[in-house]
Amino acid sequence: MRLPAYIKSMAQLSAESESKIAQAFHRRELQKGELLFRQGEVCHHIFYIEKGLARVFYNTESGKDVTAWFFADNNFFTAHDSFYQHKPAPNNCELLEDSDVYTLTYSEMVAMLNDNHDMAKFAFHTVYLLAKQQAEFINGIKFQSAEERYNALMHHYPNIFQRAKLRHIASFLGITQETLSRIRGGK
Amino acid sequence: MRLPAYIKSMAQLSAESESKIAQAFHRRELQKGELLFRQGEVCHHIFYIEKGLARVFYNTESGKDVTAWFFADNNFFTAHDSFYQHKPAPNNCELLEDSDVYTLTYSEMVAMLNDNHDMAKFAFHTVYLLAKQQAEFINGIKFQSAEERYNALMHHYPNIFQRAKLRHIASFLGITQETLSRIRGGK
DNA sequence: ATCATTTTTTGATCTGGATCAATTTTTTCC
DNA sequence: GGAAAAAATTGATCCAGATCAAAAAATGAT
Repeated sequence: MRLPAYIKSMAQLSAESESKIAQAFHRRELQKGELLFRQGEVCHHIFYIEKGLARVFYNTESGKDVTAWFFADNNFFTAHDSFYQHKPAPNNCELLEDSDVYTLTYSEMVAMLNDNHDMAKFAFHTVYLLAKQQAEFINGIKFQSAEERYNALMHHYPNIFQRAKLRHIASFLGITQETLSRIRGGK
Repeated sequence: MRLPAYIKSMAQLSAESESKIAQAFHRRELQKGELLFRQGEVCHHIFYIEKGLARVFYNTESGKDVTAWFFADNNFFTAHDSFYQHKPAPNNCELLEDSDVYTLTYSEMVAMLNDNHDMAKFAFHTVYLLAKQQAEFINGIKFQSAEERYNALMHHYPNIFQRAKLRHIASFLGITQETLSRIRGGK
């Protein structure tokens, strides 16, 4: 696997560390519908999705399926708290497309963390990027109307409707699918 | 300064790194009302608030003051994207109480990052904890009623009303102060 | 192609919480 | 301790968006 350019430049990894990290990951070609981790089970891998789309979601008490987050091409992700603390994951993660995914287990990661300073930087940047995106989302969701949320999503992810179901997108935005359908159709 | 126990155990720092990091921070006793960073300006410090309370907030186009986050005793925080990327911060941060704060500049941090593997682990854990809390918040806010959000906040931060203004708490929850007042008073 | 299932759209109704406005309570500070 | 300012409460109205229901469109399987 090749590390994406954005991680290389942000984490400022040495060429050696870069190839060490890149080679540690295991490539898998996975089918649409497969689950990468499950609510209630410990997630043992960190994932890099080279091409494809994953959806993190949970079920509320009332049985509603809510999308917590999408991860598309060239992103690192995991159920962070589960992965690093060996606790049950609060969410499921399913693939919405056939995807090229690379995985690294926790024990492989720890081994590298301990012998390689750059690996810690790499780990830092994977969570850092997530924290940043989440902060933007939180700033965006409060007091914004359904239409404003829709516009914001279309702005920085214009082709999401070609890749995910309307209902998945609606619950990601925290609105009902009927409302999203009406907004998209221009009322 | 003493590093809090939770960071020591999570990041598994050596005793030497621990004291190096702890000693790099500069203690300041700051007054209620002081701004730690400002919207539009680069934030040059990472902060550890030992005792006290800070509020991160922004102003919407319509002039509304919205609380993005609170940081209380024994927490590390900064405007991450601004601090690490030298970009203007999207938010302000003010102290809501007289506080004991420790600061470290970016250049001090980078110097340590480069010569100390453990410092990278430390940086990792500061963002990791934030990402985790943000993820919980995001899972919590979608489709939850004003009252459910209030109950969740009271559950894991029962004394917040003794320390922050009602309107700050309301905008943090994404509801108006009138609604929060009515909920608190039991309708 | 055709039928069945899934997904999306459209319609009608209802409600939680926003908004606007005016008191009341609490805090601040000469 | 009393006036002024700030914060919180209470009341009345209104609307964005939820909910319930059903039709239409898209997707998939045989």
